Amino acid sequence: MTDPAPDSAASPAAFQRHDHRRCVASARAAVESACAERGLRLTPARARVLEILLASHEALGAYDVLERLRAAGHPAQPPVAYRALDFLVANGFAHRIEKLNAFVACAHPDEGAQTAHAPAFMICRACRRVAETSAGPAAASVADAARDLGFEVERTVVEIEGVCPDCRARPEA
Amino acid sequence: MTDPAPDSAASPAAFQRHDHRRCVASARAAVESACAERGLRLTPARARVLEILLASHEALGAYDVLERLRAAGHPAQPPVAYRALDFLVANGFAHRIEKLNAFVACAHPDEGAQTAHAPAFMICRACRRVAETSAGPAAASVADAARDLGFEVERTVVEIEGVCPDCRARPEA
DNA sequence: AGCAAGTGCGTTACATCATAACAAGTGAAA
DNA sequence: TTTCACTTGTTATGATGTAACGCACTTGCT
Repeated sequence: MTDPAPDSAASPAAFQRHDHRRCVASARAAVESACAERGLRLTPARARVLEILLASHEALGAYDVLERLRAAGHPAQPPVAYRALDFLVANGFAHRIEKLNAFVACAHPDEGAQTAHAPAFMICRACRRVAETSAGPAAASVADAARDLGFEVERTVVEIEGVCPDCRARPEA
Repeated sequence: MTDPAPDSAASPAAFQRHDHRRCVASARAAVESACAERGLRLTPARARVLEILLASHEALGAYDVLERLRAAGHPAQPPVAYRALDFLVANGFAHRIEKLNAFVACAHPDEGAQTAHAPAFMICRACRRVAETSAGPAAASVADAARDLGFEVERTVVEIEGVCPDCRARPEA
C-alpha cells in the first residue's frame, strides 16, 4: 500500500496497536476494487456484513453478525447473515475459523480468492481476537507429504489457539 | 508389522490396506493399558464409544456415534455420547476434527495425553476417512513464529481437506 | 457397618449453529 | 420488454452442543 504497512504477514496487526480506521478503510477499499475487477457485486447486505467483521479483529459467529445487523437497523433472518458470509469467504474477503464456528475479515483481501493464499490463524481464547499470518512453507511441507501419499490437497486449515500478548499482560481480565 | 508397521506417522494406515482387526485390537489394548497406568476409568460407555470410533477410520459426528450406540442396543441421549467423546479426546484417545465437527479414534493412543503429540489430519471429503500424521517440524515453525510475536501457543489444529488415494481412483462413487 | 465425597450415568430441556425451500425483487442482456 | 441470473426476505426445520438435576457406584474414612 501506500506504505510499508505494519500489517504484513510477518507482523499481523490484530494483536498490535494500529490505526484501525485506516485498517478498516484500506480493507474496504481493497474489497471494493477486487469486486470491480472480478465482476462481483458488493451489495449493501454484503457490505454491511463486511463492515461488521472489519469493525473488530474478533471472530464473530453468524448470530453475532445477525445481532449487529439488527442493532444497526437492518432486521434480518439467519440466512441473510450466512449468505453474506458465504460470499465473503468464497471470494477471500473473510475467513471461517473452524475452531470457533466463527468468521473474521481477511487481512489481505487483495490477494486473489482462490489464488493460494495459505493463511494460518492465531486465536486468542481470552478475547477472541484473531490474527492472520501465513502458514507459508510449513504448511507447504505438510501438504507435500500428503501429496506424496497420493492425497489430493484442496484446502488446509491451520489454527493456533492460545493467548495473545495483550491478554497475557493482563491475566485478570 | 508383520512387519514394520505401515501405520507409523510417516505412513498413515487409514488410506492404506491394512489388517483392520489388528488395528482395532492394538488400539484398544493401548488405550486399556494407558488407562491402567494413568488411573483412568475406561467404563463400558466409554469403551463402546471407542469401539465405534475404531470400527472405521471415518470421522463420526456425535449424533452418528449416538445412533450407533442405539443400534447396538444401548439407548442414550446426546450427553452420553458427548461425555464419552470428551473423555477420549481429553486423554488423547481420540481427536476432534474441527472442520467436520466430528471425531476419530487416535492412531497413536499410547503417546501421552498432553505430551505434545502434534497431529495433522488428512480428511477425505468424499469418504470422510481421516488419516492422522504428524504436523512435525512444520507446525513447530509456525508455532515458533507465533511465540516470537508474544503469542502463547496452547493448541494447534492442522487439517488438510482433499481427496484420498482410493477416492481419486474411483471418482464416480 | 455407616457415611461423605467424588465420579460417572441417565434424562429433560434448552442453547447454538446452519440450511432447505419458496416467493418476490433487481438489474443486465437479448 | 421479456428473459435470465442473481440476490433478498421469510418460514420452518435440521444439526450440533450443553446446563442442570438426581441417582448409582466407588472410594476412603471413622
